[in-house]
Amino acid sequence: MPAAIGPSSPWDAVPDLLRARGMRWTPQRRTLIEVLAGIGGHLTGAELVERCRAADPTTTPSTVYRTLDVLEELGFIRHGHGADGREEFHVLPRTAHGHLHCGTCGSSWELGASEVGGLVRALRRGRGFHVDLSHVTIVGQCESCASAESRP
Amino acid sequence: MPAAIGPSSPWDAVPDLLRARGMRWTPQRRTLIEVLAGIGGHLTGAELVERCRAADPTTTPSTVYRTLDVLEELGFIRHGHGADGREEFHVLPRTAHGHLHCGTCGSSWELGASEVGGLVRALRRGRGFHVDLSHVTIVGQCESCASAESRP
DNA sequence: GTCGGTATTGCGACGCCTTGCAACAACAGC
DNA sequence: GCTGTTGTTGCAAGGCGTCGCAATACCGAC
Ligand SMILES: [Mn+2]
Ligand SMILES: [Mn+2]
Ligand SMILES: [Zn+2]
Ligand SMILES: [Zn+2]
Repeated sequence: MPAAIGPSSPWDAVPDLLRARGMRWTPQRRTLIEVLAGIGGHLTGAELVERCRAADPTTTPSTVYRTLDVLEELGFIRHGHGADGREEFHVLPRTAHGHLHCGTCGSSWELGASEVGGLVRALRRGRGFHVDLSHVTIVGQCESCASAESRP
Repeated sequence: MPAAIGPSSPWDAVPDLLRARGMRWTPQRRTLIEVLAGIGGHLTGAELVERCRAADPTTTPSTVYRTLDVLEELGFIRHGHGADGREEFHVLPRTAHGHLHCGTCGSSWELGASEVGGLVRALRRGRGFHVDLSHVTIVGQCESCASAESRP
């Protein structure tokens, strides 16, 4: 009788992907991946460290950040920076996107390829520059903050 | 005989601008402004702290960063963030511009309003969002790094 | 010129992230 | 199963900023 097959997840491939590159599958990496698999969306590095520490109190920040680097190289996550420069990680992004961030109220929105496509193509054609869309964060003022300011 | 009139500089207005807002003109602010007046272009916060310390060894980082905030509110400088999230200051920008940064070789270029204008207008019309152009840093790969990678 | 209110400074502590290094432990090979 | 190689970890230290707080000093008023 064959073992039951659980629901498959993209994360299941990580151990073999690592070993195929001569890297190793360690308990610390397993902890981070379990954390990442249990959430979605955007988190800061500090939040990820915190969640790993909840799962395993012996977690060390440097190990988490180094593993995040590895997972980004493998394409499982991407990072950008908030308005203050802090790292924000996007887990398993369906499609590349940047971020729009209101410096006044702190809200943020995803910036689709359709909105930035013109700029991306212009930079590619005009300068040969390849934009890393997921690293793009546009900071400014959102509609409600701008109108609140002009009509005090 | 009237006193000789030296070459006038935009920085000359700072003391009175501060006092008009109920703020104060201090030796520490004078030091930073002399540093800023002596250079141009883009510098990181740490570089500015370093230059202030060279001019006055008693310089404290927190005071420099707080004064940079004040000068940015007055419009004398603007800041963005490098690929690693560190602050970069632009002194007396002639015209608002963003930055293009190659994550591979570290080079960077100015991004003119003409190149980003389409995106800025689209975000304004579509979302009511007001982009802070000088805070924009687009990271990616420059032409020479991209071709070096595709033709190894 | 002195005085007082209050903006500013310097300090210490903290938060986020990176790096060098010695000790450890995956895992390939036998 | 061992064993050796070498990728990883944990630690300590450092760099970049930020913040709260008590002491300082700017500057407007008299
Ligand atoms: Mn910023
Ligand atoms: Mn980055
Ligand atoms: Zn807002
Ligand atoms: Zn390059």
